Amino acid sequence: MPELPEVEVVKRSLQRKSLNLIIKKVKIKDGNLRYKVDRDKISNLKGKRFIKIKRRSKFLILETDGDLIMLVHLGMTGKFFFIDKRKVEYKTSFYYDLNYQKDKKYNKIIFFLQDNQKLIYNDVRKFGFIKFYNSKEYQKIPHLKNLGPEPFDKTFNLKYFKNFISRKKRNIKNILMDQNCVSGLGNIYVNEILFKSRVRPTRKAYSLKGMEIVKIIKNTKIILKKSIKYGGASIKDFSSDNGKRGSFQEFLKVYGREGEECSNTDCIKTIKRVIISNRASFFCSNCQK
DNA sequence: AGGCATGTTACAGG
DNA sequence: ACCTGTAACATGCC
Repeated sequence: MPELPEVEVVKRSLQRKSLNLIIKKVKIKDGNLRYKVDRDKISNLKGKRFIKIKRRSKFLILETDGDLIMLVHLGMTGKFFFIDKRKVEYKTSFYYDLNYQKDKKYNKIIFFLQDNQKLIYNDVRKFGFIKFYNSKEYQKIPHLKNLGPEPFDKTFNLKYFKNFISRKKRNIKNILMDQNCVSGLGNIYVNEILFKSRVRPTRKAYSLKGMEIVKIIKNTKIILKKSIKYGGASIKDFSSDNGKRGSFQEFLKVYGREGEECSNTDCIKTIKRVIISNRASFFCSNCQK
């Protein structure tokens, strides 16, 4: 569920809460995630601390002060809880209706930290994963190797995009969802980007005009930035460690709005929903060409 | 009961 | 070998 903005907010939350704390012990309650959690490697965290926490695409990269790097993907329902010494629970996630007591049974990995603090990885659907690498292996992690540029990067520009879509018969929604084209976008944001850019999700990529591509690139940056600013989307009953609530879902113009009136002032059409590549796609047939 | 879900990837077919 | 589309993964909610 988490796309780039949500993962970015989780990253910042982890940076504020879990950085530089000694890991006393790690308990695997259920290691059967997307990939089986490596018990030997995770136990090597003992005595170490996370000294640097980065994000690449939708991946979290936690570097320790040993030769050990933890790679985390949240999948659809992965989330972290942080419990401080006063037992205050911090939810670093975006799943709607998040409730720590209710979600406790999906706690998968517990990192016991210094001063009786805890960092907990929780995942209902188990599509997320946690893997470990040393610095040598890190250079060639398959998950990261073929990723396209970060949306905010200067290299994600018209020239790059034109080159990527040349000879490609796929539709634009598919292209934007492709992590090898641009990394970090998922179904919600792609729907929103295409609406704001007035381009139909079904448009063949090769048919796009330069102006349309420019709009798509610009709106990608705008929408993702705004979402990060508002703490990510789909957060109900959520507060990050500074008490701020994520609220970008209030700004969604098409996602999940089938049958509602188009939000463009001069338009009276309703939002349509179609399935593209097994994913729900929302658009206005009047505004998006 | 059946359909749906913010992600990734293995695989089949062209 | 490359490109593309589909299905599967696990689980809860509506």
